Amino acid sequence: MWKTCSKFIYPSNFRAFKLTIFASIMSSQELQLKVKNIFSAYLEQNGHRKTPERFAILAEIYDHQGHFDVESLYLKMKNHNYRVSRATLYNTIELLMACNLVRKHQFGKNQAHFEKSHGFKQHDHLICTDTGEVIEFCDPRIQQIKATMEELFGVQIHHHSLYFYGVKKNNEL
Amino acid sequence: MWKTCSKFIYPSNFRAFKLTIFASIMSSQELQLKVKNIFSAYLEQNGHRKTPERFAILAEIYDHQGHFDVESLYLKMKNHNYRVSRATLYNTIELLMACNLVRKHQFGKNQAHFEKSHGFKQHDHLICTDTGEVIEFCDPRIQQIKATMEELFGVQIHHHSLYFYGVKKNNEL
DNA sequence: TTCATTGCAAAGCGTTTGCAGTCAC
DNA sequence: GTGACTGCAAACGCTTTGCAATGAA
Repeated sequence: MWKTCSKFIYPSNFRAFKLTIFASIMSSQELQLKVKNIFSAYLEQNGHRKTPERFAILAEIYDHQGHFDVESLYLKMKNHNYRVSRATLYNTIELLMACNLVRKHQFGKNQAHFEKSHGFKQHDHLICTDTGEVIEFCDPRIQQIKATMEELFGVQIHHHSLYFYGVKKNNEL
Repeated sequence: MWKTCSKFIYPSNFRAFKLTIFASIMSSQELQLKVKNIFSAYLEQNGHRKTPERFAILAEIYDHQGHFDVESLYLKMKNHNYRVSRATLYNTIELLMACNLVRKHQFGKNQAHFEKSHGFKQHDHLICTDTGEVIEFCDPRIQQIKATMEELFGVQIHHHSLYFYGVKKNNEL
């Protein structure tokens, strides 16, 4: 289910730990089917209609790699000869966020970015401010910080977002 | 210089550490003078003019507690009988961000939020999604994650943003 | 004097809304 | 058949831009 790329890290000020970068290795077809069923069940349970537009948008999103914004999704569907209005895109993305199939990001701009989120572990982002390149990573220590905050402030944290912004030092990246 | 509120934390899965929440105890007057000098030097070094509007905006921002958006700053200045245009506010905030006197946030909405950042340690945010309440905290472990990312990907990280979104469990908050 | 900066209003742009027509149920 | 959903276009709200007037250097 997961392709992992792991590396033992020995920071000077912290005990060694394994950093793992995750990627899904479910087949695209498997994933498409799975999320379709999840969405279908969600719509049913919440009394929403199962329109062809909604499933077409879901399929298009899960066909896409990486982040996207509404405009590019709109154009992509248009190019694939599937006509949907922007209004329906926003509406459907809203539903997809409600059932955790899509996640929203605001990378400091006014345009929202989205990414598919099922079958992909919660991860965070390192953004290169020179090139706009985005690296995804998953550091287990963030869960520890989260646990501490929950204990300390008596809250239940349902999600988080962590972004690092930086520049490449050489051409190592 | 710093008022700190510290607490030893013993999470089950992590060695004990001290969590500290910081607050500045510089007098408002001291701080106003200090940031004015910083801004003044920045403008001079970069060939920008020292207009009264720019200093009035800086003063207004540093007079304000917590986060603000452009519209509320505009209204606040209007109420204080200082006329500035929104265009000048945006322009000046841009300059203030360039010299690290103001920091920008996007709390998942399309409206940018800002906060003064000099004299205040880098901190992160816990946002209550019920009430919109914002708690600031400073967990040292985030610096360790940052250091790891820098090592691992050969980048120099100049800033980060971390938000936790959650709900209160009781009325403990 | 000169040209960066300002205020104002218009334009831009992503997103939301209103509404008549459509189609899932 | 009914009303939730869709497409379209207009409205919205935050931000940026164009431009004539202003004033810092």
